[in-house]
Order: sequence, then structure tokens, then C-alpha cells
Amino acid sequence: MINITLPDGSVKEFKNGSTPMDVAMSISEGLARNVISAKFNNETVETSTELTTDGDLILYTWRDDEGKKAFWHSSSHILAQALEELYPGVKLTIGPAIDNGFYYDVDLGEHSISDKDFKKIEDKMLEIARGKHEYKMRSVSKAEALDFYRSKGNEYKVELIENLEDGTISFCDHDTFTDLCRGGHIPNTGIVKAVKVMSVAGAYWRGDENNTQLTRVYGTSFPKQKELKEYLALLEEAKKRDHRKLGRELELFTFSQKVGQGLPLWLPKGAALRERLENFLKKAQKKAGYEMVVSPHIGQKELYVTSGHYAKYGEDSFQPIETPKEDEEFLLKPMNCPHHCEIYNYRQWSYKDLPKRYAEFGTVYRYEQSGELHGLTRVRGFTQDDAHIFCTPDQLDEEFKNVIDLVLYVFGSLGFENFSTQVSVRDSQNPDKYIGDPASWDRAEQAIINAAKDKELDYIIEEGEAAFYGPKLDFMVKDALGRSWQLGTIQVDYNLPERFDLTYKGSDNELHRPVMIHRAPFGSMERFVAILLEHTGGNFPLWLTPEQAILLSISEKYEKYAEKVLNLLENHEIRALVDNRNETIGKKIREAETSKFPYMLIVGEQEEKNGTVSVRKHGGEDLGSISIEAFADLVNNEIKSTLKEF
RNA sequence: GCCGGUAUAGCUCAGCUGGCUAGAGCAGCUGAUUUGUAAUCAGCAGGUCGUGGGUUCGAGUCCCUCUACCGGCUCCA
Repeated sequence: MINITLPDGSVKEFKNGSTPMDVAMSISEGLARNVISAKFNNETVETSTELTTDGDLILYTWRDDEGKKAFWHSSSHILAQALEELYPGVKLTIGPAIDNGFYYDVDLGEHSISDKDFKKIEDKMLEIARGKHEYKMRSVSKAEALDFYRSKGNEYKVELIENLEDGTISFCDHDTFTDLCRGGHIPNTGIVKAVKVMSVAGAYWRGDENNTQLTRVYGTSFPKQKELKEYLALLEEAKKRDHRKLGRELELFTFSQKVGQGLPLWLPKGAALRERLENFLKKAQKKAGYEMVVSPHIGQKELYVTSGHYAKYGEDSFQPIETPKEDEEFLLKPMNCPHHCEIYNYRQWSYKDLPKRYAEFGTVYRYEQSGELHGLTRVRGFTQDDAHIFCTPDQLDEEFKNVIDLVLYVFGSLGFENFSTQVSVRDSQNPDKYIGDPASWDRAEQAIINAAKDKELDYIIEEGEAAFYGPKLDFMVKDALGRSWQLGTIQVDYNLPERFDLTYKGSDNELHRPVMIHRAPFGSMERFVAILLEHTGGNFPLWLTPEQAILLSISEKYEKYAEKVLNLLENHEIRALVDNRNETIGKKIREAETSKFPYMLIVGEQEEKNGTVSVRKHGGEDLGSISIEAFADLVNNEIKSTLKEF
């Protein structure tokens, strides 16, 4: 007999060789019907794995993340079988579960898949699923595994197996299909009731662009048809929050084929919104002891040779601008730091002067590869809310923490609550990728981790994600479709002070090297506005939104009164518009709703007589008829409650 | 940059296997209507079908080039 400990702490005795499914059955028939995967002593097992020792068992259903993982992993086997049957000779590589489904990377050889083929693949998958084939794991020797895939001519699996240790290799069979697999499946294929091939894409073997490009087939699956429908509806909803769509509808920005790809054009409303964001940050920065500076959009090539950026990115960048005079070369500035270093260098500093905090909304240009451009989140010309802090090594910890406070203030004021933070450190395997001495790197990485701990950030450490000149702390926020984007960033740099020979006079009357912190709470104005659009669905905080109210006149008789109210609102610094068109009030309200005006002020006979406005909130709430002053108070109080002082 | 897809009016989209002067809704303009909390009615105007080339008696439709956009991969100072 063996003792199985369940998550609630209870211990039950089972016959040696009982399976997780047997355990589920002993608890309830309902659980047995729903259990689709399990962990035993923290290791993923099959529901059919025979347990032969005492241990902790967790049973998972579709409701658990682990259950979904098993479900989608198992679904990827079905996809692989379908692809093998439909495209003879296809070579399978890897096919994991991902956030909302799964994919399989395959080498199709002569074949190709386009969205017209999706239905065919889905039908084949469903046909396989309906066969209710059990997933059966078996151990194989390395030699056996290699033989199997060599005979199939699948060099990818052979490569994978060659990197595995003999004795740890297993295959999973279901129906006529066999795959190299570590395990973690649902009991049988029949549990998969709904499948959808989402898209195909190219993906490089092992993520290296020098390798063969494989075809990645993305899919998702569900235990019920209804859940698939709901998921697809959710995706449709998310598309409505896409910043590219909202940006056009709200007339914030546009792109032009003539101007060029990745070069956004800000429309008046978008430019005004940007200005409000800038002023908001400028105000906080002033309190935090920053000074504004201004630098030009180009700099001599030599500047970037000094900074090291030219060696690193020169070839893959916008190429130098040549002038009529020979031997002059200028680069569009890809970042502001070298300019700010030279600003620091304009005179000699004492340790008593530090830290110096130079801030600039600096527009930079980077030659992003064409396929990487994406709305406002990835562009070729953008404005960073940049600042560089030059401080003594002693001041680093405190300065870093102050910057974290500023970033948290910015995020809080704009309602970003679901962000994660990432500490990016060196890739220990590739020390050559980084410039600067290892001891400085160690110090900087430690300073960041200490600050993150101190500020109780929920952070993860990512190896190999550091910039080539220093480690960083990034604030990540997801867009409408769940893709993660870096917004705020704080980076420590020991390298540029060295390269630009930055110094300060210490109390010992000797010259010392300052430490530099790069930081941008928004990251870039473009990306920040994009993500903010998707988070708010275009319903910006009242202090930021383009127009806070729209006056809707019932008929032409009340035009004058509407204009008068508009003037009064302007006196209260409320941004408003008048809709005096000859349209029904119903239509004006409908359009004001779709245009996302936070407040609609209806004015007609009653309002004119009493000197009031009838207030309707976006969404339909009727606040009744109130005086202009009362409305102004309403707006200003709402703003005060969301926008605190730094 | 790579793989796959898309491009028709300001916006959202029809236009089947090639065959009369390329359609609709919304937006716009003109007129009627003077409206009380999500679409008043009528009329008008608007498109070298992304670009350049090719096949064909004939191309929005088929083929190629380029450009831009979309989903991924790689990249992201």
C-alpha cells in the first residue's frame, strides 16, 4: 500500500500501482470525469501513471492552468498527427502549449499552408479527437529513439534527442501517432471537443535566424464548443480596443505611405494629449529635482563612435547624412544619452553638485526592421521621456529608488495596475556581448535587485536581456491581445561615463567617475499612448482626455445658450465642444457616446431658463440638471481624485 | 530582414468561376424638419479598384514587381 497526500492535507491509503485517475475516482465520480492531468511529488505525471511510492498528489481539471497546459499540449499532438496525415513527409520539430493554446513547428518541405487549409486541418483534428485515443507514455532508449527519427529522415528530432540523456527519453503514442515527449497529457483525445487553427507563421529552428525557417501552426482547443465561441468573441472584443483602430476613430494619429513606414503623424487631438502627458511629467520631474535640457536631432558620427553605439548598431541603422563639405558625417540621433553626456561635460563638477538630472523629451530615430513595425508601439521615429542622472556611486541606490517612485507615480496616475517588472541582467554564457568591466556590472545588477526588493516590486530576473552597456529594470504592460510591451525603463550605466570621460571632483580633491542612470517612465510617448489607449479602450482619465464635455443643443433655438455655456466652461478650464448641428438630440447623443465624450451636456428650453446644463455621463448615467458651477466642481473633483501631486 | 496573408469611396465592407457606364451603409454636401437622453426624411456628390508591368478580344477579378498594412519569427541602443 502507498500513502497519497492530497492538497487539503488529507492522507489516503491506496494499492501500490494505483493511478491518479484511481485516486480521483475514490474522491468522486464527478472529479474523475473532469480530471485531465496531475502532478505527483511536484513532477508532471499522466493520469494513468502507476504510483508506486508515498507522495503528494495534485489533480488538475480544465479550470486549472496546469490542466489547460496538459490539454493544449495534448492538442498539439493531435495537430501534429493531422499535419502528418495531410502533408506526407512533413517533419515535426516542437509543439508546446502556450498562453491561449498551442503551436507546432514543422518543416513542410514542398508543401505550404495558408488560411484556406485551416478548415481541412481542423476537420482532420476533430476526426482524430473523436476516436477517443488514449495517450500512452513509454520509455525508449536513446538508440531506439534516434533510429525511429533517423528512419523518418527527421534531422530536427534527431538533434533534440542527441542533446538528451539516455534513460530520460520517452515517447507518447496515441492512435497511429508517436511523438518524442516528456509527458503531461489528458487521458484521451476525445476530451478535445473544439479546435481552431488560428494562424500560420514562419519561425526559425531553435529561434536562430541563421537556421531553416519552419512553419509554425498556431491553434487553440477547448473541451466545449461553447468555450471556443466565447474565446473567439473575446478576441473580437479585444480588437475593438486596438490602439490603431481607436487612434484613427478618435483622430489622435495617422500614418502616411508617403511619409514612410513607422513614422507616426500626430493629429491635433493627439498632439494636445501628448502635451498634457508631457506637462504632467515635467511637473513631477521638477519636484524631483530634474532640469530640462534640449539637444539637436542629429550628431556627428564621431559622437556615436565614442559612445560605442556606432560599432554596435551602425550597420543596421539609418546611414550617416553626408554634407557638401567632404568628410562630414552626421547621424540621426538614435538615443539622447551621448548628447546628455556632452552637456554634463560642459564644465567641471564637484561632488557637492551631484546628482545632476538632465531631462528631455527627445525624439530619436531607429531603423527598425520593416517586419517589426507595429502601430505606435514599434516605430522608427519616436519621442522618449528621457533623462540621465549623473551621480556618485554612493548616491546610486537612493537615486535608483527615487526613479522607481517616479515611475510608480506615473503608472498610478494613469491607472496602470497590472504591470510586471523585469530585471534584465547579463547572459552569463556570452560575456563578450557586453561592454564594461564585470565588477561594475556586478555592482549595478545588485543595486537594481536591491532597489526592486526595497520597493517591494513583483519582479522577475531575465538573464541575457540586459542592454549591451548595462543592466536594467523594465516596467512591462500588456496590450489588448495580451502581448507584453516595455513601457518604463531604468538602466544603470558605468560605460558611457568612461567613454565620455565624465568626472567630478571628490572631497579628496581627486577626480572621480560618476555613475549614470538612464530612465524613461513612459518609455516613449508613442508606445505609452498606444498601451494607454488599449487599457482604457479610448476612455482616458478625465484630466487627459481630448474633450471633457460636449454641449448638445436640443435645437437651433438654444445655440446661443450653448456657446455661452462653452465660454463659462472655458473660464473653469474645462475642455469642451458644442454640437450645434441641425440633428435630433438622439443622434447627437449617440455620436457623442461613440466618440467617447466623458460628459454630455444637454441644453434646451429648461436649461436656458434656469441657467443649468443637463448632465449625461458617458455610458448613459443621468446626473440631472445642475448649474454650470456645480458641473465645473464635479469635473475638477473627479480630476483631483485621480491625479495626485507627486 | 524572413514565413504567411491583405490592399475596392474619408470609414466599414459587397463585387461568384475574367464579360455592359464598379455597388451598399455610415461620414460629407444641399434641402425639408426644430427635435428632450444611442441613428428624422429626401436628393446630390464622391473611386485612374495601392504602384508598375504582363497574360487576354476583354482584368477590380489571373501572373510577376514594388510599396504599405495585418499575424508571427528574428530583432528592439
